[in-house]
Amino acid sequence: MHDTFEITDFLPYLLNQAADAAALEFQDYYKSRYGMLRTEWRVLFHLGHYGTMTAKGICARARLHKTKVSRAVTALETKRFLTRSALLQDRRHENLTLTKAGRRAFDDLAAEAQRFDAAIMAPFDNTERDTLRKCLRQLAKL
Amino acid sequence: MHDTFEITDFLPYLLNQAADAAALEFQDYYKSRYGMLRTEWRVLFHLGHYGTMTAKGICARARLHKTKVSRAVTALETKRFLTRSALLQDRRHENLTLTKAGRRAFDDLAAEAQRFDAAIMAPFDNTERDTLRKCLRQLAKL
DNA sequence: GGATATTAGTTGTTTTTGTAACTAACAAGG
DNA sequence: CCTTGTTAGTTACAAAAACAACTAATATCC
Repeated sequence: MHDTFEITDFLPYLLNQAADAAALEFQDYYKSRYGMLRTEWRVLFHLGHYGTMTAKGICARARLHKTKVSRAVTALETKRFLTRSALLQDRRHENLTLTKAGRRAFDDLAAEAQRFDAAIMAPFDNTERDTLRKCLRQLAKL
Repeated sequence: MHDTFEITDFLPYLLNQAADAAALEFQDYYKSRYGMLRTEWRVLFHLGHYGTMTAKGICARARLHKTKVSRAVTALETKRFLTRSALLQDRRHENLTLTKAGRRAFDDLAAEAQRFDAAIMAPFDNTERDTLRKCLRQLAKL
């Protein structure tokens, strides 16, 4: 057990290689079609999936730093993909909501994501897929 | 199948979350002890594992861009963790070799990596571990 | 109700990447 | 040899990320 440790099997290394490879390919979609950065796609995807929410909520769910979210929100607003509305009860909070155009972009990218996911999962059987997702979800909680 | 696609199960997203979480924690080791950046640790780890090799070789194996490797090599040289030696046959190539100090750092970090790997793999059984590594290795090839 | 602390979000500054252009060494065809 | 092409690696500049300091709104405690 001690002697069989191969540094090339080091999990953070493997995870990083796999994540880079997967992200690189998918990035072409949102980059070329909508000129989005990764954080923008991430924010769009959270708003599309969970519905209207605040920047703080996105930070918590996406595990992104507030400055990254702030800048992504500004960029998405400039692209007219979302609108802000301050809450009456507490004007520090702003609810972020996708516009029609933002929703269309989300629907398009979500469909593309589904195709892409199916393509990269193709080499694996159902048991492997379940195990893979389960392990990744667990690791993400660290 | 169509209707059950959950965007939060999107593999690039899960991979990225898991990779970030894993990298973040391990990074404390090489950052605080040796002031290394991630690319530097990656280069050190390749030299420690495969022995003397050229920058080009590291690029190929680590799937890193040559500019990143070039800068990491300079940084590791400044820390006196490696030495360069141009090849007589072709002076464009430089063989990179760890110094004693570089080897010590590698040994230390490799041991730490092994402990860390065991810790994050602890929640999984052997079958899951094998599946996880196998899938990640496959995905990294994309 | 007014000083103090918190919270949501932004802006500014420094590091780190990514991209592209460059240098130096070699190879090959004429 | 001497142009043209290729390869290994570096450097310069632009894009993006990380980190810290800031503003504005609200909550709290006396």
